[in-house]
Amino acid sequence: MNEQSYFESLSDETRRRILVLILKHEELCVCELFQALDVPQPKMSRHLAVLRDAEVLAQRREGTWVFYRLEPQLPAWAYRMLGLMVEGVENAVCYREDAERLAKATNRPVRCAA
Amino acid sequence: MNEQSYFESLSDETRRRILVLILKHEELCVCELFQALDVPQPKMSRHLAVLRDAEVLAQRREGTWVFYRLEPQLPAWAYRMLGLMVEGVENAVCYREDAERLAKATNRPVRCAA
DNA sequence: TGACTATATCCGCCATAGCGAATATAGTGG
DNA sequence: CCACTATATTCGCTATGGCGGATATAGTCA
Repeated sequence: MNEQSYFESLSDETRRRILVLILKHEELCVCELFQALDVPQPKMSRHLAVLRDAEVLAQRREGTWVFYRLEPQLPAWAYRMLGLMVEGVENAVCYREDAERLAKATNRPVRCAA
Repeated sequence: MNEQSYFESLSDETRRRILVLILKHEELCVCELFQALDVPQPKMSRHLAVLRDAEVLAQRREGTWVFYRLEPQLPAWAYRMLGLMVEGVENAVCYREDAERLAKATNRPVRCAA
């Protein structure tokens, strides 16, 4: 992860919304994310690609689903910065709506209990 | 300060370099900053304007000099984020060179002891 | 193989950011 | 007023980012 691409990642609101959800839910698949943010699926994939190329997110395939989570190698300062970002946006309306839409999303992959 | 303009501010390396110097020195004037970063003066003024408009920096005039410091109203989470940024870049070469050039800058305004 | 689901990429377009160069403005002191 | 220093703004240009729409790819199951 390089510094420039990291900060560029955070400069887009859609990407910040993605990160906030992933920080709360550990791991989410594309179909959950684009329903939660209420954006077209190709747009979601493009933003996820930016975050993946910046090595902020890592992906894992499971059947037809692709799950995104935080890149485990993310430097500590960068990780803590994401926590502050959550703090900074937690009372913004649009982020709450994302959480509500995520709860109502359909066709979500089944997760094992463990 | 709104969230979007804050993150946009941080997405440019020149502006991050400015912020790192100001975090270390409390307050710097334009002529110190453009010498430290080794960039043309108009370029410096433009980036400072971006940071001022985003309400990340505040300015204070003293004679012909204009001093820039962190905006005192900056939210706590945003301020702490800048601290993490410093941590993230502290072993990058270009930031060290900025500090060295600042030390050698000429025509620096005289500061009163208090 | 073919249908189906989930995800990724390509294309053309538009808006905006950042740049260098030139110029304008503000403040100070003669 | 004029000269001088310090800072800010304007202009024209180019590069890049993000978008919608269409399409491509990957995986599963019959």
